[in-house]
Amino acid sequence: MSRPTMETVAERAGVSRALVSLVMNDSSKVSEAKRQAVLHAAEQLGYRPNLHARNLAQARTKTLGMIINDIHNPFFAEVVYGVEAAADDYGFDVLILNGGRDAERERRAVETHLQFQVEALILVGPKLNDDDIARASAVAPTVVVASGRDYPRADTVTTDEERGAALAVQHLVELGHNDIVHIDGAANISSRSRSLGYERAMRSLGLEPRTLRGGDDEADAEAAIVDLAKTDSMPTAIFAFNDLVAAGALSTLEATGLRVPDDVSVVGYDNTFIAELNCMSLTTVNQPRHQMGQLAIRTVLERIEDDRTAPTRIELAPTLSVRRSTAPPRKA
Amino acid sequence: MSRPTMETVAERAGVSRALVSLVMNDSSKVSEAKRQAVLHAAEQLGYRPNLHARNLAQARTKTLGMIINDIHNPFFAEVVYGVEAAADDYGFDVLILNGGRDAERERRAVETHLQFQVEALILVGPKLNDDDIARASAVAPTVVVASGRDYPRADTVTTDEERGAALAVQHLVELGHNDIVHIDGAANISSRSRSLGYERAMRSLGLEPRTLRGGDDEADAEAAIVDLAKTDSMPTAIFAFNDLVAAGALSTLEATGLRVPDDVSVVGYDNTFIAELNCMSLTTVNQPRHQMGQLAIRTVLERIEDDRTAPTRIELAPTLSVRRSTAPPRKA
DNA sequence: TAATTGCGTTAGAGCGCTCTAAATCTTACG
DNA sequence: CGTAAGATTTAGAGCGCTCTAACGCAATTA
Repeated sequence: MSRPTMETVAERAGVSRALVSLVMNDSSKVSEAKRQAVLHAAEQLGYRPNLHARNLAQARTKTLGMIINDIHNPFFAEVVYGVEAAADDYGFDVLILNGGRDAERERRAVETHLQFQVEALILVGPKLNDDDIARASAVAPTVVVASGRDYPRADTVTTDEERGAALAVQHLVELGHNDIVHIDGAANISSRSRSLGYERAMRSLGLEPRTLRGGDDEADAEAAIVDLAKTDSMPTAIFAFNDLVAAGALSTLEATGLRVPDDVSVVGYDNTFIAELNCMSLTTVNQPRHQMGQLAIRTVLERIEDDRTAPTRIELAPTLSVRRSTAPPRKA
Repeated sequence: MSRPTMETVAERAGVSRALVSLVMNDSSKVSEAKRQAVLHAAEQLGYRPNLHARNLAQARTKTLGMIINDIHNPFFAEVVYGVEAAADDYGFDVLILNGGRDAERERRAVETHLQFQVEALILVGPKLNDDDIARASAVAPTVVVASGRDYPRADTVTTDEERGAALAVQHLVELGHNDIVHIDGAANISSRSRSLGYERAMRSLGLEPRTLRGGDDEADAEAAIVDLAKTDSMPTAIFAFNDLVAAGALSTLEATGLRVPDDVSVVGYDNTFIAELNCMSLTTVNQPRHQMGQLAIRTVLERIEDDRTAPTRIELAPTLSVRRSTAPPRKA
């Protein structure tokens, strides 16, 4: 009653197990007659190759392990689509594990992937620290997507996040703002580079940066906004770590009785679909997510072929999508 | 230079391969001394068990295969969190494959999962048709999450979607609406039950249902709204297939110059985080996603234990989350 | 002291597949 | 008709692990 194996199929088709294997792998050196016989037998029996057996027998698994920071953030979803499209092209399976915004979970996910003998790791916006990533990349080719950092052995596909942040600042300053607060990404891997970009851009324009602690999503903006309101130090513009934080900021601002963009302008980061929603209409920094996913696959597959080259860093250009959440500051 | 195996570890620790296996599986009948020796050797070598070999040797894989309709829809993300939490408790790994809103992709995903010898399938809002699901559930225990349908062999964890739709209609009618249009989910698996609930509720209240074709997300609402505007048949309220469609409707309505809820009330379905955003503040039907995910795991694990019982159908109660996107219709 | 018990350990088969090398069958040609 | 070349097919080892049965050994018992 257990599942049929190649042996069963071979018997039924009156051939050897090896021949069945050849048929299953589309070998060209099988006679049409036997091929049909085997396929027919397999069909009848509902045969399905056992990937574990295959992976064990071959050296390779043709499988990639992807870990995404948080399946709940639409930014990552679109990277996934890019990754999957490219992996399909090359005949690789992609196993997805959800990091759940928790470094410990991600560490376990890396372990699981490695035990599954994935040929490479794709870490999308990881929470892992540099040591974790160094350790992982020592075992399997690793590409980190959407991270402002550099790693000794891992490839990176990212946008220039400092520049992305600078674009946001520049836009706000051009509109006439000079009191711009940044709500950062806390322990997020991209937090550092975006904050840095913000701070440098501010200083280079002769403005004093003010960075508040934020986090990953809507819920993490509230405290910062409430604090600004309470201390009566509300700026004329806010640059948030990402679109979710920006959305949270928007919500809290409105709940506080402030209007966007009339009282406060808000800029996000990532250009996820929520930024496009008419009611948000959020000005935000765009990253080409789909392309990033595709490039990640291409990069990592090249490394599978040849691991001797130095780590690549692919840095795409961020762009600014201007919408209605930003406007000139109200004249005082 | 290839990865160390149990053999390598055994040699290094001066024991047999079988003993290493026992240690790796936390067997109680290993002396402390040898256990330490083995663990130490494993550590030094950077040994990592090969899951394929293990899965091949054992009867089981302790792995579950989940397929989600669309990784881009936040509704599914939260089901995933519930699934993962419960699977963790039982020591199962969950492999996620993204359906990408495409039945063909899902079919391939089912195949991949089965080849990986997953012990059960968890289909979240599948695009698969009844035949596909029948075929899958004949091979592995299958639970379908968030589907208005029933299946001959698959378990189901869902909410009463007809009732959910009825709640929406009832709420609108109580506000005084009687011209309520439904934008449906097109080929979506839950589309039928929600439409049915809407239509029955309308009729039972003596109102004429009007259903327009929608789809999965923001982009799919536009055509319907534009059409309503063009034919000058704009209703006073719209009940959308899900929150994304509702968000799209909201955007298009506003772009058309109509205000929500002043001119048109809008109700969504799923109560995803975007419904909560202050600027959307979408009245919507809530499904307990996290709990649904957990129950799905529990159900399917029970079936793995004992496959003889009839399919279960767990139906949770939907509730209505009333927000600011609904209001009494403007007096004509 | 010999026999019994039980713990800790190990040999060895086997999971389902691929792959190499060798076996078998055709076909073509001298 | 014999034989070499080429086309198909197959035997058998091996991938890394688990599991059963059996083994060695010390402690216990008679």
